[in-house]
Amino acid sequence: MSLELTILGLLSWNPQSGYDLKKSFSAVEFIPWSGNNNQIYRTLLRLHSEGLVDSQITQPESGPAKKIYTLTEKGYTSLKAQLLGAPELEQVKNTFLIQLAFAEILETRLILQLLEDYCTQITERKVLLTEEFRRAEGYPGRSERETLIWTRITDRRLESLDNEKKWAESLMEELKETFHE
Amino acid sequence: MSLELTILGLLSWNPQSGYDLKKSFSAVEFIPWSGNNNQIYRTLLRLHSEGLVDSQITQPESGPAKKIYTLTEKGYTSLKAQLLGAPELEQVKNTFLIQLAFAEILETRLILQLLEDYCTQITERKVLLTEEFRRAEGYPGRSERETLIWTRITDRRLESLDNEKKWAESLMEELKETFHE
DNA sequence: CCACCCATGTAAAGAGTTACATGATTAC
DNA sequence: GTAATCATGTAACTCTTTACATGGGTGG
Repeated sequence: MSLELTILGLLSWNPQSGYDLKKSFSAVEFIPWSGNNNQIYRTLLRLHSEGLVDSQITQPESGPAKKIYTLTEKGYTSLKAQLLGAPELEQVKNTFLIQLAFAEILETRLILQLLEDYCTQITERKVLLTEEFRRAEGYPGRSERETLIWTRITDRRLESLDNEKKWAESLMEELKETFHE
Repeated sequence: MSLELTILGLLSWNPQSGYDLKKSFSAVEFIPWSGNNNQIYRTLLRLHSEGLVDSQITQPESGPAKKIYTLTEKGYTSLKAQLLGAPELEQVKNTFLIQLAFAEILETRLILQLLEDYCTQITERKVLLTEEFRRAEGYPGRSERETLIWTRITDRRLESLDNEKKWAESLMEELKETFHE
């Protein structure tokens, strides 16, 4: 379960509460979970029972009390071990491809419309991502090496979207040329 | 749930049993489910109770009896509606990116090793995929349009893997140049 | 006072996987 | 006869999401 890895990783940057983690989850695009309460709070309780994190309730000057989690020695060791685990290939779930794959019973103009809609989705997503990445750019306290890695990761996400859009567009062209009208 | 769409789609090609569907699931790479018994048989029973499929037990000349499912009129209509549903963007779950993202606590040589391993994984996957796609190439009874779409989909899968590998390799180069030794 | 954000948690349900149970047929 | 494959299904579990419950603080 790499949700655990993500939590340990975020805590290795700085101690924070479940609520903070939740925000981090939804702020980092390539974290593939919604960052819902249930999973985060329950995982934190489990990690605490396993001794990978410590928690301390603090009362900020204003606002409600927070339960701040920190990595323990054991948690740090576990994080390192998980970071060194064998890399897995990405899993892609693209239900649009399935729509396309069985679209033989649709007229060509409808398939073209689907591809068009798909491109629109990609464009909208790119705008959101670009904005998110721009905000994260000036993240303070990162080493040069870490900055390089994060930049390359975010670049790659945008590049993937571009490639997907180009692919859809070229498929549209081919369909139009050969099967339209 | 687009597992339903996949089953309806496969049945629109030809009537088949749960066992056949299971094989189809694992044979088509971009179907993102394992094709486990539980999901397929239970979905078939549900689709039957909803009147989207009919089933008929047949006794082949040799081998055990099969429960062959066919699309009903209602099932065909539902398939068409689902094919026309708004396209969704692909969801990518790449836990390796998360490993990389929090790898700041590792030495550069270890990060390079991870990237190397990732590339190896990609290469292995590409060999498998190429073989799978080669086998599927001569699928009979496909229209020219359908063949085009399937070819483009499979091409795109291989292209994505290539891009991912190129990305990892160029990141390795950058890390080596700037941070190694 | 009401709506919204901060903050921690739980309930219920859906989605997906692995493993199990059963039985017939085929291949060695 | 025994191992593998064909074939249908169930059990148990994990993972993930949406929604709910609770309570304090802040801004209009």
